[in-house]
Amino acid sequence: MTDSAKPTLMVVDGHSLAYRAFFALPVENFTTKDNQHTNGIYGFLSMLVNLIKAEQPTHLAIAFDTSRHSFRTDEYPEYKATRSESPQEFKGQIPLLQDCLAAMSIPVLTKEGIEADDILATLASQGAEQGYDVLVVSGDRDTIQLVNDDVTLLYPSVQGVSQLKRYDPTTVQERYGVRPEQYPDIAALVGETSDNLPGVPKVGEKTAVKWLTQFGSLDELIARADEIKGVVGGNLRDHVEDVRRNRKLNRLLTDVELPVGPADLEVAPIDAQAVRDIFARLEFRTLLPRVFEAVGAGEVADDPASVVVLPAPVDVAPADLAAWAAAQDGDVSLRVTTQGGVPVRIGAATLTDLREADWTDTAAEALREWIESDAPKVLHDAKPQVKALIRQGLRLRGLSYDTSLAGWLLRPSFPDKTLADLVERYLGEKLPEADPSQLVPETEGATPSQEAWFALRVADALREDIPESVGTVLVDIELPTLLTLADMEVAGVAVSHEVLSTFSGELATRAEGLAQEAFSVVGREFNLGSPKQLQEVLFEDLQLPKTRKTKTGYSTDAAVLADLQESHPHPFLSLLLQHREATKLRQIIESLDTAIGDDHRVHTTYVQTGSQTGRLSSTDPNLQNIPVRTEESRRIRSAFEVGEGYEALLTADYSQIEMRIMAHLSGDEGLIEAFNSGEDLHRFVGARVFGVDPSDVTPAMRTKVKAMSYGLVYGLSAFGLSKQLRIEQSEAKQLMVEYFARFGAVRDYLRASVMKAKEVGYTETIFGRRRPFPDLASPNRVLRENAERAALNAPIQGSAADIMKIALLHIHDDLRSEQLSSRVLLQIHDELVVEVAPGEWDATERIVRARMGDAAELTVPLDVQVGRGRDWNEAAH
DNA sequence: CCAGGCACGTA
DNA sequence: CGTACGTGCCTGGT
Repeated sequence: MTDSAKPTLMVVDGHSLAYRAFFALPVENFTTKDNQHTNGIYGFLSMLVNLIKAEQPTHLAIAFDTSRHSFRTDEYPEYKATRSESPQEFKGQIPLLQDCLAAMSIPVLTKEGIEADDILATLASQGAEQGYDVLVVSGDRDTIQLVNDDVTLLYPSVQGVSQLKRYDPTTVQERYGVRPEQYPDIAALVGETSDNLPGVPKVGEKTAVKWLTQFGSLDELIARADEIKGVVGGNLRDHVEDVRRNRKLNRLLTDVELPVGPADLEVAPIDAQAVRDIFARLEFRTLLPRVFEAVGAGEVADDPASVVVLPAPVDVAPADLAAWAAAQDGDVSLRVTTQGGVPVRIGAATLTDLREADWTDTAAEALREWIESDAPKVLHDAKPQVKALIRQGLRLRGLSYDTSLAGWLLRPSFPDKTLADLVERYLGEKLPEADPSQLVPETEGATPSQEAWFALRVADALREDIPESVGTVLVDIELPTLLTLADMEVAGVAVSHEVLSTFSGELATRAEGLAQEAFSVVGREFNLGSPKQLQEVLFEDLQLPKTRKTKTGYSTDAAVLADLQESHPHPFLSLLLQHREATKLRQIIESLDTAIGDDHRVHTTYVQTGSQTGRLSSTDPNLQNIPVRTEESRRIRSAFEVGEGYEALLTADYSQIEMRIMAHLSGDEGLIEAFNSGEDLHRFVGARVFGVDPSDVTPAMRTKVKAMSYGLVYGLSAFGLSKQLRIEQSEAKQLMVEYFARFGAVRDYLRASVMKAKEVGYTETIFGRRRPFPDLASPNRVLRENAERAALNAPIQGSAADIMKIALLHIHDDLRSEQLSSRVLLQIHDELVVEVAPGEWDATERIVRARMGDAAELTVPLDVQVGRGRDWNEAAH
């Protein structure tokens, strides 16, 4: 307990505690937009703030090591020699942490050749002498020796930095069985592996305590070492010098010459603005109020970020809102709230003025001129709002910014940002939200125009942060794509319930039959869909060998079952696989069927911020994973039909777009020639790799190089390739060697591309879309290698996504500007499905071919395959 | 009622 | 020990 009459001096080992925080906190949550890692800084400061709040020190200092070199390494060069170098991404955080401490007016103490713990020891000893209650905070066990009636040690428990255990003389005695000042004797006998200080073999804490209790002191023990019997006695006598050395090295210095003493360390007022500045740079949001609270400063009120004056919304009629908006010079932010896809209220804002109106019957006409004008409009998550307007017959133009898209482009690993999230991150403010747990909420949510106002300010903040190339991607690609997707989603695609339900019925019958047959083979009934019950049957009832382990048991996936069938053929396995296939198809059909609307069409939602690479994703339902591989599964595609009033479906897909991008980016002459030769790609590559004539490339050779080529794009290893092709690893390795011997520039490009990403911390597509990769610098090998493969793939997959988006929006715009009724319905990454109106086939095909072909200027041509049919399956041929 | 794990569909 | 996604079922927790 601290005596309130006495001042409290708290001295902290900054290095060891920040290092623990560094490993305790996941780096992905603590990385700024310019890829500065902050987990060590955040964890340390968070702990410090809690400590200050709990202990209320009157005097405070943080000590740091200067380098590995110290008087101890002079004495014994092996000291700490086995300790691995601390990672660069930790070291880089120390200066920033010290900047934070400086802003908080907390003295940072270092001394060349002296370790942080010696500084703590010196200050603790001076403090105790001068009448302070001393708190030592350190992660090094040697500091236990400092504990006495005036000095308490706070030591991180195994749980981590958030929990500190308090050691006074009594707790030390309870825990270690000796008095604090004897602890170094124990440590000297036992040794310290982490410091590379070997002790007496076979002697652990228990023996050491026993000896010390028996002999009273280490000197006495050594003097009478002869009295100890057995192997340990011999060990002791053989290692007396080690023990003496250990004891010498683990004694902390209490007489280090320091420029300051305890009295100079009085807690001083913090520099609030400096703290705000550096925390802003490190993107700490929640820590700021905690710091201010802990130091008891009434500073929070001064924080401009927390005193936000919301302009009051002015309620007007839609026509007045439109007139007001049209009269503004710059950006006007817009927010349309909807219910069931129908507008209910509309708000608009500039930085100073807010207007809002209920959506009335005449609203559409009153707003048309402004909404459809080029006047710049800023929205957050515009697509649902644009769709609601489309259904009212209004086509929004002049979309100048979407904060949801911009936030995603800046940090694609944090998708799906709500406006509230962005307001907190980029403005450091809180978006007023109605408490959803209450029927009549006590707190009012933001009104539409207030949300628009926040979005406008977020947009301004994002514009500051976004690199130029990423801003170009937003304006030239993403915003026009958003408007295109809105049209596609509203259009939907016609799906035949009849085709689906016939197929579903067949599958249900088949699945039931397969299940019954499977049960009779096994001898009992069970749930085929339960992995748990399935494992019982496979590995217990049927006594099949255990397969690949998973977190919860053993895998039963298709690849594993196929292997099993080969090694231990059993009729059940084939029945199970067929049953899986039938039920899977049925599930897909059912979910598709329930998604068919009153208009007999299915309206998916494209999530524009749904991937980290720039691809779209599709949900409710996902129309980007409709089966295609087997003949039977393609029956589902035949349910996607041309809609009433239209003539045909047109499908258009890029062939081998990723390999073409690879050829372009790598400049590999062989690969470029492959694409310019007109020869089948895999045949051409196979001929080169196997040194035969293209006409002599066998199907097996073609399969191998095809897998290799595609694998390249994903960062495939020889191991992975051998597994996929079911060949020996040595053969896979040889295949890779031959491949790279012919297409060396590809390997050079991939290597250089990952290297560059490591250097700058992000990858970039041909069009400037970026994806940050903090894990490329991770000390964790698994994380790092995963990041390397993703970084290898990102520019390729991302550039393909960019190209398709550009083609898509050009096609969309051309169809409209040529006043055609044909319309794009679906995008499946490298394929488009277009619904063609009567008489428009030729024009539509011309536009699609031209726009897909010229979406990017690469060193190889972009090849486009077009098909026509009454349904999707037919059109694919 | 929800989250995590598994399996599996697509590019 | 190959990238990027979404969905449905089962399970074991709330």
